[in-house]
Amino acid sequence: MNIKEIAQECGVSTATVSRVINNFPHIHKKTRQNVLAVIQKYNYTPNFFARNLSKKTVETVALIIPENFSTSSYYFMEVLKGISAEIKKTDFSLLLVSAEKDKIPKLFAEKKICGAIFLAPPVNTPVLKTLQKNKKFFVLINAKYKNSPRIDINNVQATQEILTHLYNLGHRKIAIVMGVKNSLNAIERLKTYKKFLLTKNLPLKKHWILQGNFQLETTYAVVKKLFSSKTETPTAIFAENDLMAAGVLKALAELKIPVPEKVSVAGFDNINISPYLNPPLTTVNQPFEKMGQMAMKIMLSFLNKEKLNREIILPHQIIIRQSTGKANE
Amino acid sequence: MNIKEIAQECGVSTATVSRVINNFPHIHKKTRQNVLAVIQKYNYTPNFFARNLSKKTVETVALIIPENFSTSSYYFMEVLKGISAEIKKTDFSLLLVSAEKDKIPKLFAEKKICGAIFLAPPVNTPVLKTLQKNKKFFVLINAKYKNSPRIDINNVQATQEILTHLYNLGHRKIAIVMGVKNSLNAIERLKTYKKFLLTKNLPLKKHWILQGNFQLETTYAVVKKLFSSKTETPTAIFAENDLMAAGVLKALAELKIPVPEKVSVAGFDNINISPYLNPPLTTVNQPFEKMGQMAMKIMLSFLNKEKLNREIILPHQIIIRQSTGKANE
DNA sequence: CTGAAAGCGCTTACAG
DNA sequence: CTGAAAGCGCTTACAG
Repeated sequence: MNIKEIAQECGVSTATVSRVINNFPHIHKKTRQNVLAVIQKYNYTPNFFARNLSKKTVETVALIIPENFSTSSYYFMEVLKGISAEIKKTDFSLLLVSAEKDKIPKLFAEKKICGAIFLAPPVNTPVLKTLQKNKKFFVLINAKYKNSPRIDINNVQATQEILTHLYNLGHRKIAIVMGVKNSLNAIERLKTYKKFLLTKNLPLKKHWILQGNFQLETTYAVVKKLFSSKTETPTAIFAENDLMAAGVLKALAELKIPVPEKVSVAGFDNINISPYLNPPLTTVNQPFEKMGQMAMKIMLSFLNKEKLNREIILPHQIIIRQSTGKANE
Repeated sequence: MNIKEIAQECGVSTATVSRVINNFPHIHKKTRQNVLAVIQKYNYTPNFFARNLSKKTVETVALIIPENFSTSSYYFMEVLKGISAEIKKTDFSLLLVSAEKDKIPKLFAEKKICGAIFLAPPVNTPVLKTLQKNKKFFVLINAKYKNSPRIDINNVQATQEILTHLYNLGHRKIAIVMGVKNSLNAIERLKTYKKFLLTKNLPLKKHWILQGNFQLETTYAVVKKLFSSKTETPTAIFAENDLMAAGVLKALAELKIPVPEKVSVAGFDNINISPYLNPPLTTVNQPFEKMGQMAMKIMLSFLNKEKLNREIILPHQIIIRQSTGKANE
């Protein structure tokens, strides 16, 4: 069924059918009702491609996920939930795209998408530069690129707060487990850690900066190695995300090092399993769902040519559970 | 830039440009090179809508996720990883759609998608019937609908095996934690559980069938209630997924009931955190990534009009860790 | 309030 | 090997 056949059946022109479909005013009530009835009868839906070709408007947004996105799935799911909730209210579609060389500019060039939401893209991704040059619209989550629209939390402040929590418990020997090196989050948190130790006049030891890649398994191995070695061990460990903190807990449990009696552990993200780890994890809550929602909102308001806030910083919360306690040294 | 302008610049017709783009044979080498060069020069990409309108072919597949998909995120992520890996090799796009009334038939009618992959749809979803009636193509993951193509594991056998594992350890009082009621997985696992108890002549108690909804939090509450009550308690608990098993472990830990000394706990799925729970979880491994991959493969082979296996049952593995042990009663 | 017709940017059967 | 032209199914400026 196409518009021509519908028009024929109704005894009107295709123009009229089109106008009914697109809710134009000034259509005779009878005509409208008649057309609507026939559309209903044949369960007709306008062809998406024909429509877009003549309208020259696209209503598809791409969600760009890092090439290797298995690391923190809860994070992704919650962001997606927020985006979906928002997109559901509209006629827009969501295209899921894994970040690959040149793919995104191509999607824009083909007119397949009208905007892109980047989920924590690595720093210095060349694609952002290309898009900005071509005046394509994108929103960043947990990232920053010049003055492009972005949704984030105050990463630096959150890191300071969780470190201060450890410090106030008496910890002076604090280690950190890093995420992947090209992640803005990882970089900022490490930087803040170094600055914090400096300010508080605490020892900054190279072997207390552990490389965990945001992964549970990697972290587990690295922590086990540290505590099995002859080097001095920290009394507190700050992991840059909860998944890694779970790896830390696992390693310490196997080494029979009690948490928090001997070593305190703190994470970042507050993912679904964090309250159920043993012991429950002290961490920083990020409003992931809200972040996805706001990203989509910004996207829509831009596409509707409304004014928009270029930068939205959402509130975080320090969640204190049982994995952190008084320092005993 | 459109095809007309490219043609002009090359001094050929649009037909020739189109043929070059679509890799037709029998084009003069010089012509082809020239056209390619101009395309390159202007970074031209054919308009997606115009192309599809005239070709009448769509290369977009929808991944349909249950309305509330926050329950088992690792599962979703891995499936998605498999699908992405496969789709990456092609020119297809992936549209992410949350299952809502009538939305999917509409996408087909609009010609927006040419196929759909359903991720664990609830049993008796009316949409499958509609699609089949309209001869639309879909693949099911972890579900079953008449003789539609599906990817799954042998759910019944896997459940039997994990229960047998508990039985062989001496457990005679086995409880189960159920997932959401309209999930095929949940239903099959419960059925198998009941049958197993019957066969082995074990007590089937109503209050040992716990409703957990595939969620950690719900399960935690339900288990805590059971073990705080005066009723007889089981020596083993089989949770229908790992997330719920984590909830069981959490509840038991708080009640100071040692696992596996007093109560053994087994799960299902083998998600990323399972080896890191306390104690590490005995469970059934599902090859999620492979399932996504196979689903996409079936989809592509169908769209290429190749023959295909209607049903692919992938192997599972029983993973024995420290959360299960000899029964002491 | 409605219609005839041009146009969106491609592809492809037909003709040469 | 290549071109002129019809056609895909819509929308919309123009005219009435």
